[in-house]
Amino acid sequence: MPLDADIDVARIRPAYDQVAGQLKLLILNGSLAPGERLPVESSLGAAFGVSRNTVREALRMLSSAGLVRTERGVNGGTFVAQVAPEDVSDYLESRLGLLVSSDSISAADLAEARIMLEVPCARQAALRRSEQDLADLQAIVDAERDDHTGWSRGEHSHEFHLRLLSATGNAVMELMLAPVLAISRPNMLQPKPGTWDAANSDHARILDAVRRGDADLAAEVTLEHLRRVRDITDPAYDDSSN
Amino acid sequence: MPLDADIDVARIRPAYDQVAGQLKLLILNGSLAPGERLPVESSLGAAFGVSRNTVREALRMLSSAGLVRTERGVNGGTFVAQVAPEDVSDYLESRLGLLVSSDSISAADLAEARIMLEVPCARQAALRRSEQDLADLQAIVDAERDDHTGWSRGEHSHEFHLRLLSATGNAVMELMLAPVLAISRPNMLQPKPGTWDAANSDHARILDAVRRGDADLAAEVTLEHLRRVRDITDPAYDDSSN
DNA sequence: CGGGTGAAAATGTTGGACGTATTGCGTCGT
DNA sequence: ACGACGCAATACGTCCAACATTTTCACCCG
Repeated sequence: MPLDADIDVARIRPAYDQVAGQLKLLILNGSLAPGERLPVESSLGAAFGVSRNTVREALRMLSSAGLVRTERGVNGGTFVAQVAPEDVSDYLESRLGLLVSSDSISAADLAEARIMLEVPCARQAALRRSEQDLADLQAIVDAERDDHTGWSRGEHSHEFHLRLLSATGNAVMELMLAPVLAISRPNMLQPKPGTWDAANSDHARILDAVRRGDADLAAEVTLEHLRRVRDITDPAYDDSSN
Repeated sequence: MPLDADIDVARIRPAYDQVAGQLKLLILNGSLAPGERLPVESSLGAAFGVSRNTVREALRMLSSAGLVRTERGVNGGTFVAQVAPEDVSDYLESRLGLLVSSDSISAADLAEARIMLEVPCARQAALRRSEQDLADLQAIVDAERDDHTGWSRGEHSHEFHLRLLSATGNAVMELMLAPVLAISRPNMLQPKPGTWDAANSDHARILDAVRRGDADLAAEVTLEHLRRVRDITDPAYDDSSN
């Protein structure tokens, strides 16, 4: 038999894996709407031509992936899960943290990604911010300026960036950038004196640009600010491109 | 019995869930090192006092979470796996898909996020691409140009954007943009004639800018391309800011 | 009319049996 | 001695059939 190594036959997949894959497609495809109830396990088994046990193993995979949720009792069953964006954000934060701490992802990549994500967000925020956004941001900047305890200044800064992000008005960007911000936060705990004042001044300049709706200026000032933050938290960084 | 509603007794959890939870703790705890082999399913069942089927359902959950990997045959078994960024990406893709199909996230937000993510990536790719990146991208563009079957042209396009993303050299951006690209893909299945040729021409222009290391041009051309794509897949969009 | 009660429907769990992939060793032939 | 073939051992993969548990709802009775 000439089955050489260079022809790649599809590796055989266990039935439970294939069942899980097909169900996943149906769910992501929209054929099964969120909240909808799947057929009972026996019917699924009959439909796929496998046993109920195999179906259950597949359902466990989907349930672990958060795609379905099962309930017992009459009127119970397996339902397509309804997910909230916050859940995804929480998951992203914990997993990103793990990947960074295990060096699967470098801190430099994370810092760079923050810049690549947040600068376009600032640009967008300048175009789309509401009056409420402006008021909230101003309140945060003021509180940050007047707070000299030092304890919560990092909190204020984090809040400012989060609020700026939310002013972007894009749920996907919020979902992705929020975890990055959360992870980047603990890196700047013991800064040099004056660091927080400089940051507060930057925040005020960003807010000013956003208030005036000047997208280019907002992006530019944010970029400056983030570079400064990066140089403080990770001084070894030396990429002239950002 | 005074069991009021405000005391929250731990909701009973299925055995498979508890088994999965305990094994997960052992793994994250480090008690089970990556690569280490778990006891055989029968032994696990005996240890936890459950049947082998229940153990298997628990293992499917862990396997779906990317914590373990199973192999068949003698010297097979279940082994502790190492967490890979791809797992997080897969998870993100499925969750994002759900959020979009359940209208928790609008398609417009997704399309906009794609632009906000991919344009900075193109800029970065122009600065950091390797010769290998250029060769691979060129190969994809050529294959796309010469392929008139129509069937796989969407695949080529998807591949181009993925490869451009990987040329960015930032693991975090790859992690986040890849799912967005995957979800955006099936939206353009029945395009007007000439659409693919135009896309191919755009790809060639992007590659050219990246090859010359012109970050601004790469960003600009990519932005044009993505706007065009968005207008095709979602013509109702009317935001002049992007 | 209200409340207890049991049937019904679904998942949860068990035990055992057999299928299948993979490895490794032993035997046989050269 | 050495290699090829094949069989045995092992662990996962799959199926089946039955029973347990949880939850809801309709029915019956006071």
